[in-house]
Amino acid sequence: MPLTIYNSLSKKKEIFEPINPPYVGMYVCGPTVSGESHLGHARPYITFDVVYRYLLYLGYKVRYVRNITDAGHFEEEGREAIDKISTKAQLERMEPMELVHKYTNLFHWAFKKFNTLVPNIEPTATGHIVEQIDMIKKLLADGYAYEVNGSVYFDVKKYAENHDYGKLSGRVIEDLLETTRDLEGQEEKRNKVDFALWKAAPPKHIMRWNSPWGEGFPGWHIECSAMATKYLGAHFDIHGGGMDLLFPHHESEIAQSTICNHIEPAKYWMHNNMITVAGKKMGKSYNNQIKLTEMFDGSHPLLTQPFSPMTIRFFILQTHYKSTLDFSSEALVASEKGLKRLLDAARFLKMLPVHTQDGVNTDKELNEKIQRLVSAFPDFINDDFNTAKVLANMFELVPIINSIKDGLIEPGSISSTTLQSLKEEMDIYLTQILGIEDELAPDVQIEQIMELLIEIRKEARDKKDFATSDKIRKKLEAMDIVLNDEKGGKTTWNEK
RNA sequence: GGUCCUGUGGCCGAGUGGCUAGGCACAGCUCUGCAAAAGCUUCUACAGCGGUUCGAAUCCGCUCGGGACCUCCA
Repeated sequence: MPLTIYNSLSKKKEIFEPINPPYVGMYVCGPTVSGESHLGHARPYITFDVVYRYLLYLGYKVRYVRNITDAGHFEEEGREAIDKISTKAQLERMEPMELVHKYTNLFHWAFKKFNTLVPNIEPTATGHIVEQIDMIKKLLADGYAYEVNGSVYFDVKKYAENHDYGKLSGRVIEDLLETTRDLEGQEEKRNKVDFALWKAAPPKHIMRWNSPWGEGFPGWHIECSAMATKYLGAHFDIHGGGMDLLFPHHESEIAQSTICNHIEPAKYWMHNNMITVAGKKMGKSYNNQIKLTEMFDGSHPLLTQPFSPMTIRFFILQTHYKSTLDFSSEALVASEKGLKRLLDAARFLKMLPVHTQDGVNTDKELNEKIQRLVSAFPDFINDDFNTAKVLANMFELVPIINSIKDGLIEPGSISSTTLQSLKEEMDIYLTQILGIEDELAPDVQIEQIMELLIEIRKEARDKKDFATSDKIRKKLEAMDIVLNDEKGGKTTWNEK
């Protein structure tokens, strides 16, 4: 089965065929760095990280562009945006760049912990004001934009005369034109559907640039069009983002880019669904966000404990990206336990040697089962990145792996080719494609100390000195290190 | 109000016509100095009503519930 992707544009699953193989251009809407990232933000960047990883694995030469939105009307949480012309000393005033820098760093820090690969280009909106202005000029020249009082708007009604505005989001232009919603600044627009390309900055606004229309700042949608065009060309393969960006952001992006470049920007549009809390979208509107820093340290009231980045990554990948995912501390605990079991098995499998010669005891049925499960990995990931099914298959392999570990299955009953492919494919899919790393891999020195402790404890146990052996185990447990006495007298350990 | 999505067992979640999804929790058993881990087994399902079909969680209709977007939002 070839890779198929659900295309939001056609509302169908389509076979993925790059425009210019082996090159693939992928643009994903990145974070707005006016505040800290929350759990909801983890979803798209982890989802598209798997997309990126898989495309790389397939051998495509991928250029992955993810922007940083660092322009707009910004205020730091808990701190008022201060008037640029205030009399305060410069160092006391909030510098936009300072704010943006702080949250960009925090974003990078968090997503490094999530083990997401770094995009090839991470362009900032403020670094591409010139490109945005150029694009707006072009829209004006073509007659699809108009200027009012130093602001420039896109003329949606005119666009809709010969284009399908709404084709991505399913909006009907007539309905949009009749919208009765009252919003600030609407009176300047010819129609309420029109959206800003450039906004004149009021005197208090701290982010401002010179433009042919006076001092101002770019509209929200134009940055993505400008930067995607610059780095991926007029027509590229994949554009991704959260479902909440479908309208108006992506719809408007299509309109702008189509006029400027005379071609629709992206061939495949991919949208991930939301993370919900008690059934409601996590986001600004409900004020129910849990910051990533709170997730990691467990400080949010909804959390019963801290959750590691890998637990969160695993939690997200356990469901299909187009389904909503309901957050709860309980669900995260379940993921944490499941992930541990999976990683324990994967660690053992990695160390398991492959015999060079097959004996006569190979278990045909078992071999076929393993091969069936392993060979299904690509089928599932090819089916619109069904990571949930890939993981489910891995969990079906876990009892088999653990049975080898416990001596319940003779290693010889699995053929060397089956074992080899099991080892390889598990590693490829778990580590390389799903990007799940073993956070608990200990360092060498600790490993050696533990070996010593286990040896001492074994000597005590051999002498039936259980007081000593239990003391060692209990004290270690207090340090979150668990000892497991396994069959055959061997003792292993792991961190809680 | 408009457009669209959705309702699966204690919890989270796969699954688009017929085959045990999976994870966590719970219970029993095996193993064990004890414990933990692990293995095995078992138990809770497809919102309701009607229709299509040999057969539906899966298709259609209605009812009820939840949600998303239409406004900054991943």
